[in-house]
Amino acid sequence: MSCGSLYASELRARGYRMTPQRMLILHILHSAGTHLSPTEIFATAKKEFPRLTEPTVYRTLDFLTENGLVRPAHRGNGHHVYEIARHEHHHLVCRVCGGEVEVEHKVLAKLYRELETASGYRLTDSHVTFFGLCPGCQKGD
Amino acid sequence: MSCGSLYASELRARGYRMTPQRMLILHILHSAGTHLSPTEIFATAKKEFPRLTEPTVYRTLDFLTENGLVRPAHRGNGHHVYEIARHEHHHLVCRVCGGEVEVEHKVLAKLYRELETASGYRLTDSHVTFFGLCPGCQKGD
DNA sequence: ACTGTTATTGCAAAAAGTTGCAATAAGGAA
DNA sequence: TTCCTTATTGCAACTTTTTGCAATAACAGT
Repeated sequence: MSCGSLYASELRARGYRMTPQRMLILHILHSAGTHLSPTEIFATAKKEFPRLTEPTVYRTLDFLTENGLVRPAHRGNGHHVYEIARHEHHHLVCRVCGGEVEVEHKVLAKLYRELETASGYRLTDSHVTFFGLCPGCQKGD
Repeated sequence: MSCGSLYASELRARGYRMTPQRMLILHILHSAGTHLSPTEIFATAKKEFPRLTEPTVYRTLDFLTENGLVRPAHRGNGHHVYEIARHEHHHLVCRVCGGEVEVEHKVLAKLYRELETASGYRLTDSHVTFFGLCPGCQKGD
């Protein structure tokens, strides 16, 4: 069973459908291996699938996010980028060169527990990006 | 010395200028006491100052953010909202009712230090919003 | 394989956010 | 107060993102 049909049965089990558009966007994100903006995804996908439209890209990304197949991240400009969902992680981005490292979600586990105890909320997810200066860019000041 | 002229001299000391537009937007955010979207800010400000335009609002918010007078936050839809800079804090937002509580930045201090040690980055700021279910909405499921 | 239900898409139009550039005005210096 | 420099604004055009609705197509059931 291929990777694509695994996704398909996952979705079908929840009453959704696998479509060529969703397959294509998953494939693009998968082979990119890094995060892409909706515009980049649209540009790439349009080549394969000329009838594709922007609203479909945005709705597909929302849909895949809600179903846990992709994950959104932010890079400081207020816009989202998306990447294939792998292990749960966050980003630490250099304000100068844009370089970044991943932060394992595990590192936030204790904080999560503290917040749940203090607030009474049950935490489900979070949007977390840290910004700073990478070791290289600290030297220039 | 009024609150406004205090801001003004702060900006002038850095080579920037205080303008009626900046004053107005600061005033709107200050009296709102909560976070507002650029669109809400524009709508409110336009009444006072009909010549104001959207680009000015966006650029002003960026400017005030860079100068530490306002702070951006996100509410899960990928768009920014802005609030007057008070003490540094983050948000914990209920996915069901939208209710929220503030999370003191102090709570993240230890995590910051751990991240700096582990990564070699020097952290300057972050975009952090936690999502979950508030105590009330946990009952309904 | 065919049929019916309805999730999903494309289209069109609107809303939100961005960019380049010439005109304006803040505020330091004379 | 007046002049000069240049940070900032408004305008116009553009890109990105969202929304409503009718047409399409996935797929469960026969």
